[in-house]
Amino acid sequence: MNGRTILRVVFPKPQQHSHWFLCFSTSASYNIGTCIATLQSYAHNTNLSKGKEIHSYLLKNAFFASPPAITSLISMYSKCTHMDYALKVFNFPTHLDKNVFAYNAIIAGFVANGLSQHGFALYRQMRHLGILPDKFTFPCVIRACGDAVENFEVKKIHGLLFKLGLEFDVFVGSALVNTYLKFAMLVEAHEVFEELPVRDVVLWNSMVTGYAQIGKFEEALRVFRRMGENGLVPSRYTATGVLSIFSVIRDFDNGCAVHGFVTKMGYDSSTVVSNALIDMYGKCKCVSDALSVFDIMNEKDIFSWNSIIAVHEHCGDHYGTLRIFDRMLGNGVQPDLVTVTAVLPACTHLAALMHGREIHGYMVVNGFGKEESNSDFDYVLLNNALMDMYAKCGNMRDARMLFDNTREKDVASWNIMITGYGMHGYGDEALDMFSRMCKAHMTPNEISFVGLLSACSHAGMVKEGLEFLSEMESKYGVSPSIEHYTCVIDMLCRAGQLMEAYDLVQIMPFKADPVGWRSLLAACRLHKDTDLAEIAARKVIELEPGHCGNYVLMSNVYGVVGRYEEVSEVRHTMKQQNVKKRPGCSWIELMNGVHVFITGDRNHPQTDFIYAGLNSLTAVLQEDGYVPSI
DNA sequence: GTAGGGTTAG
Repeated sequence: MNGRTILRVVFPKPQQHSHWFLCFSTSASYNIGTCIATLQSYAHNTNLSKGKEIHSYLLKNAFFASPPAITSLISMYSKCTHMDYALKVFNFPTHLDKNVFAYNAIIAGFVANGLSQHGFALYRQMRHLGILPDKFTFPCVIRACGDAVENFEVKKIHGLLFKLGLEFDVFVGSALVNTYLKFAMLVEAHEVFEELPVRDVVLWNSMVTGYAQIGKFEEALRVFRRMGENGLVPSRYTATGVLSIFSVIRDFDNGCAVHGFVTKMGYDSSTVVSNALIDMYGKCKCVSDALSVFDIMNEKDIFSWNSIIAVHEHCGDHYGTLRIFDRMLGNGVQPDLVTVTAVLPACTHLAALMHGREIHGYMVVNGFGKEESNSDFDYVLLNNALMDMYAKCGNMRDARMLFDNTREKDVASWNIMITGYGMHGYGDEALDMFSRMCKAHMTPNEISFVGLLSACSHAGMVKEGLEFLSEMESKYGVSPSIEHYTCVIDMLCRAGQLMEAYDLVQIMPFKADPVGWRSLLAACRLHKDTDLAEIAARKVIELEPGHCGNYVLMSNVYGVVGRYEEVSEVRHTMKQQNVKKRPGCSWIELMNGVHVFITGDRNHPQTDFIYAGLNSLTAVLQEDGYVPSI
């Protein structure tokens, strides 16, 4: 990288604690120093039950008044994510003289456990009591400001740092850079960075990832290059940071270069680095590269599984998504909310209602997906994925039940219902949903109108559809896009109003897209209008010369009016252009899986039985006077 | 005795 040789850096392994620490016995006697060292080891290994044993040992042996022991206990409980116990120790009535160590430990605990508000409240409390914060307090408190969106507090703290002479501490400086960048206060972040006398890798990383997180990728990469020029060796954190950038900007070549670098450095043994690689390859649509990183990973965590699932879904490999999900369950890995939200769209796309239902059932049995046990954000997302699955699989009843039973809804929830009703021909219900949405003071967006207009199209509600098109900008503030016009063209075509559709194509503010022209072409075939069909066909073939459906539609138009010479002409052009008609394909989901059928395909083990069924259906149709069209 | 940086879904 950068043409320079980078020395291999060997990272120290996490400190190995000797065996006797882990054999702490409540019947033996230990001094306070041993207890603290043991607590640290349990904090490191997040061994809560052993930590609790030391806690009771300290209480029994009257060591509890020792401030260092209290600090270590708070830290141990914090690392084990038990802030309730940590707070109990902190507030224990016998030690009234809370010192800066205890405050630092409890504040750090709250901030690390995502409870920054609590952490910040305790900082205020210590200030109120006149306890002077030190260089250990500030990194946590500054981070808390970032989490709690308190940008004015950062400025105040920054001022205090000068008074206390802590402005040159690199730990504090890193926290300041992080928080300033989070608030996009670029000038302040740069000032801190430039004025620090010692700049370590963590500080540089804070700049790189800080810029990346606010979407300033160019800046982030510029800092990254400068970091190399200053002779710093990127750490695994740096690698993860730049990988996430190449993932967002879909830069495969540089992503691969980082892959080479992390392999050379031995960083690829890190689960987090591998997860970032999987994500990068996935975003660049390289499923096989992502999969090969995933397959050789020694320790896969929930992020690894969720990422590889997302990769398959992102690349449109819905079967792949379900396959990996199955593999995940087979490996005994518990899916989480993210997993389920990623897998449900695969069921939706495959119209695999049974799979979707199974996942829904799994969620209910395992207690996740409950409104009260998730953040509103996660909950709405998951519920929307479920509703979308039911709606697109044609089960509007269950979609509606979910919709009616949830308190939290966003604009997507309403759109899913409008689109779902519209898709299945329930025009009145779609329109009703839309008016309820407006009554609930939810502002419709462009997707709402795509759903609404396609609902009008499928239900033949031409008058209503045209009204929505003309009102959507003036009344709802959503300016019509090409997609909206395409819906209306389709609506007019389906209603047989070919000339109105063609007029709209000519006066609308966009050039019609292939979908619009194809709607017109299909309608011409139905209504035997060869003149308009020729115009539409010429346009659509010009826009999409390789799309077989366009030629087939055109030849069908000629076929319907008996112009067989032109039919063979179109077929000839298809051959010349080397356009091949893809065989028709349909599938149906039954109890044990999805059954796929291709035109003329007799590979299904129950072919004879199926065709017998089809023949009797055809007989019933013919009895009712149905004549198949060409 | 206490402190800083990273990854996933939509």
